[in-house]
Amino acid sequence: MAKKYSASVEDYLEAIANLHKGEKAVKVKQLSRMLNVKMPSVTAALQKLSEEGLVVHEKYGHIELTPEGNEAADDVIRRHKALSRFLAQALGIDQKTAEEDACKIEHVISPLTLERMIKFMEFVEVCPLGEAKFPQRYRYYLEHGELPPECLERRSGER
Amino acid sequence: MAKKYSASVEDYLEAIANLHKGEKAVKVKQLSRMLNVKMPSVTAALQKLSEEGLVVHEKYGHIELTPEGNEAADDVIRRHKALSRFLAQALGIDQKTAEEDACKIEHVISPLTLERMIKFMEFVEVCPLGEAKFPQRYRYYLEHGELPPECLERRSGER
DNA sequence: AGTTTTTGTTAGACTTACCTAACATTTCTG
DNA sequence: CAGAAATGTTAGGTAAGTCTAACAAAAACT
Repeated sequence: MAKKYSASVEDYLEAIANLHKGEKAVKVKQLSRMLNVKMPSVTAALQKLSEEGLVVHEKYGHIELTPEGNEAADDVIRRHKALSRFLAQALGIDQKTAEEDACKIEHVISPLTLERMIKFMEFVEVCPLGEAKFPQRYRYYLEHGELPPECLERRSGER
Repeated sequence: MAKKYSASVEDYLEAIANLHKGEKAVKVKQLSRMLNVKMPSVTAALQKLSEEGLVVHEKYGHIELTPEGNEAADDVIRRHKALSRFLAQALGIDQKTAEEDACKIEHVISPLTLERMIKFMEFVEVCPLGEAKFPQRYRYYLEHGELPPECLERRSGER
C-alpha cells in the first residue's frame, strides 16, 4: 500500500478531497482554478485518474474519489498539514509561505523526515525544560537578530 | 539574477560542479552514473545546457560550467548543504536519508524557509540557555520515546 | 599501428502534463 | 422553454525529459 503517485496526481487528489469537504459537488472549473490549470487539463487528468481507479467521474458529471483515491488523498493532506505546521510553528514562517512550501515539499519528503518533524513538535510541546519557550526565543532571535535578554543575562552571568 | 531552473537542470549543474571538484575532467559517463540516467539523456541535457549558456561542451570533449552555470550550481549546492545539515543536525535524521531528502527538497524550497533553517541552526548553537543541549535531548526523546531523565526530574520537582 | 573495448552521439520513440481552438452540453434567465 | 452564458470535452500541438538501438569516436591493449 501507499503507492507512489506523481506530484500532479497528488495535487489533483488533494484538491478534490479538500473541495469535497465543502458543501457542493466538485466541478471541473473549481479544480481548474484551484490548481491553476485550464479545464482541458483537468478533464484529461480526471480521465487518467478514473482509469487508475482513484476517481469516479462520468462525462459532465460530478467528481468523487474512490476509497483508494480517498486514502491516497488523506495521506497527501496529512503530509501537507504536518509540514505547514512544522514550518510555521517550529521555524516561524508566515502562513502563506508555509503553505506554499508545504505544497511542494509534500510530494518529495521521505516518511522518516516527516515523522521527525512531527516528533519535533511533540517534543517541544512536551518537554518542560524551557523548550516550551524555545519557539518564542527563536522568534525573538529572528526578529532582532540577537539573542533575547534572558539568554544574554545568563550568558554574562556564566563567566 | 538567480533565475529559476528545472529540477533536472539543477541536478545536472550540481553534479557537474561536484564532479569538477575532483581531479579528472568531467565525463558523460560519470554524470550518467551519478544521475541514474542513460548516456544519451546526458548528451541531450548537455546540449540544452550549452544552448542556455550554462555549460561548455564540445563533442566528445570535456564538460565545464560557464560562470553563469557555476553560479547557479553554487546556489543549488548551498541549498543542498544547508538542508542536509538541518535535517541531520536539527531533526536527527541519518545521513543517507538527509541527503536523499535534501536532493529533492533543494529544488522546491523557498528562500525564506531555507534561511530560517539556517537561522535555526545558528540560534541553537549560539543561545546559551540550554538550547545547546536541545538537539541531544531531542535525540534521546527520539530513541527512547520519552523525555530524558533531566526533563522528568525537573517536571516532578515542579509540582 | 591495428583491433577491441569503452565511451559518446544520433535518430527516433514514448510519457507526462500542459496548452489553444473548436465543439458539446448544461445551466441560467428572460 | 428558448436563447445566452457558463461549463465541460475533444482534437491536436508543444515542451521536458527520458529511453533503446544503431552508429561514431576515442582509448586501451596487445
